Amino acid sequence: MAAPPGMMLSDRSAPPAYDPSAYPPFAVTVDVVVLTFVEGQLATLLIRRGEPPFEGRWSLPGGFVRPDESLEEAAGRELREETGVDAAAHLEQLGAYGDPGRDPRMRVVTVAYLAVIGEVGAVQAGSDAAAAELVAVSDIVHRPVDRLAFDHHQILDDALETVRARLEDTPLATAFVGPEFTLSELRGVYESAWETELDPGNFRRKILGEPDLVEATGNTRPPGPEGGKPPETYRYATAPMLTSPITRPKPKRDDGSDRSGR
Amino acid sequence: MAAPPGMMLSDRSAPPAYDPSAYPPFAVTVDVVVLTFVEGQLATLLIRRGEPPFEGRWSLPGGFVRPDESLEEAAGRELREETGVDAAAHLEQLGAYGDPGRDPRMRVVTVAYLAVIGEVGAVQAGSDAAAAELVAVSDIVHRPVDRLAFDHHQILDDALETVRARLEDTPLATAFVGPEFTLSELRGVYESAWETELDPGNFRRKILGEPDLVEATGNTRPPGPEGGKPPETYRYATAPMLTSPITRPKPKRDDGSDRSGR
DNA sequence: CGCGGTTCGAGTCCCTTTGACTATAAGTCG
DNA sequence: CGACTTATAGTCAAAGGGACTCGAACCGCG
Repeated sequence: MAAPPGMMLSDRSAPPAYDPSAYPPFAVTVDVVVLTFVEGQLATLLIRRGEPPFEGRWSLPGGFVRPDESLEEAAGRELREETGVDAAAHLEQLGAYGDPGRDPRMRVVTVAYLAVIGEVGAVQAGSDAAAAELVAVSDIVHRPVDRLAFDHHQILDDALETVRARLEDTPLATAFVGPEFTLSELRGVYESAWETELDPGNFRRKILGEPDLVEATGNTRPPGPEGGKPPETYRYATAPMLTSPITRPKPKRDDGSDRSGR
Repeated sequence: MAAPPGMMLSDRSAPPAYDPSAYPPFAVTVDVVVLTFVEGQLATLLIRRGEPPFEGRWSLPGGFVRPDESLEEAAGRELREETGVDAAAHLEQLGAYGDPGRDPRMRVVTVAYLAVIGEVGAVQAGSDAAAAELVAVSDIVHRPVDRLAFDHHQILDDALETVRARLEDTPLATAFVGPEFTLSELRGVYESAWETELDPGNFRRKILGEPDLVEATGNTRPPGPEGGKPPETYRYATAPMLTSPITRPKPKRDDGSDRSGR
């Protein structure tokens, strides 16, 4: 039942000494899931690997944590180095991934971060020598083959599920769009992340009904090539949380077959 | 702006070599926030530290991750070693804490886990030589002084906030109580975690209205010393999530006013 | 220019959910 | 027994939200 005596590694309160050789060697890295909303779709920043292992596969941007920086600082630095974005509209830790064998070369614990950015232009500029590309999330996730390197596919899936949950009760959606946005754009973030469609009128009522969530700018946007009434624009106000969640509709049961009648 | 050339540590895709001396030395540990519900209160398992740093302060149980085990396995092992509980009713990762200086001795990244257990008896049995004790959460949290060692107070706060959120839309509350429980017990978990009071009738309607959340056992429990109708008991059924959240009431605005009394 | 097509914004209808409350049942203690 | 407790059932009204309609303002096209 109890730990064998003498196994001091299990008790941090009494380590024999603080000699680096006395504890197992771990590398600690950060990986960043960079998400944005471009052309009506969620997109993520991926890097094509140039050498083994997983040569030629997509991977998340990331790198070693430096001795003098915090985990979040490391994530911000990697984001800046890979995308040129100085500060994400939203930067949040997703969790740690440390299964033995997740990197075939050595024991690596990575701390995954979610970075959401609204300004797409900067990304294109910053994707320099690192062979970084913005890839539509829908092109990556729904593929059993051609998975990401390491356990990055799992990390991406977890990031997306976190986003889907955060959209329900936080203003996270506003981080995907620019500082000034239309309600259709905002709705597009929800529809893309949830892979569903939302009623425009009800969505509008819900968003505008949330106190201090958004405020009108007084400006309008010219309509797209499809025509339509010029939409008003809004900006994010101050609410750190929603007072009541925007409920994700149940997955439609008509997915596979529309079996017989409704 | 950019990293100085030659600083290869910032790019995991091209490390010079996999020599342990080539990357910064990190220790990786797991810390476990063990929560249970005893005598109508949330309680957590803490360990009184016997040596510096933070000598004499409470700390979370935890220890080094071994080279051949996953993070979750390490958390389960620590839980087993500290409490004697073979498997928590709920074991979930909270996140990684790795600020430089969080441990004055060396750079330590800890991955925090939340373990919820329902059977209190086993804990008392397992708290052997490690000087582990069950402490009421309310006795710990609301104190600016006498904080936990390291950043464990922050970890505990984060764990509690995670619990408060999980209670809203998952069956987590059932993990705090035994396999057979009354709705009052379950309500007590909510009231204790949320520091609020819930209407018994409405709570009952909500819980029983959730499909596959709980099922009646057909048994009743003798009433407590206060009397009352003998309650029926229930057990957790199968629902992994609630279909609609149990909304946490807004914090009453009457706080602070009665600070003179009791 | 007129017309069908589009999106946007406002509003209606109605069912469901839920907070507040009342009533009854079945125990306790003194 | 009577006052008190908790448990369970039920009622009522307000709020929330899904489905829907309608007019406004823009597009492209003939």
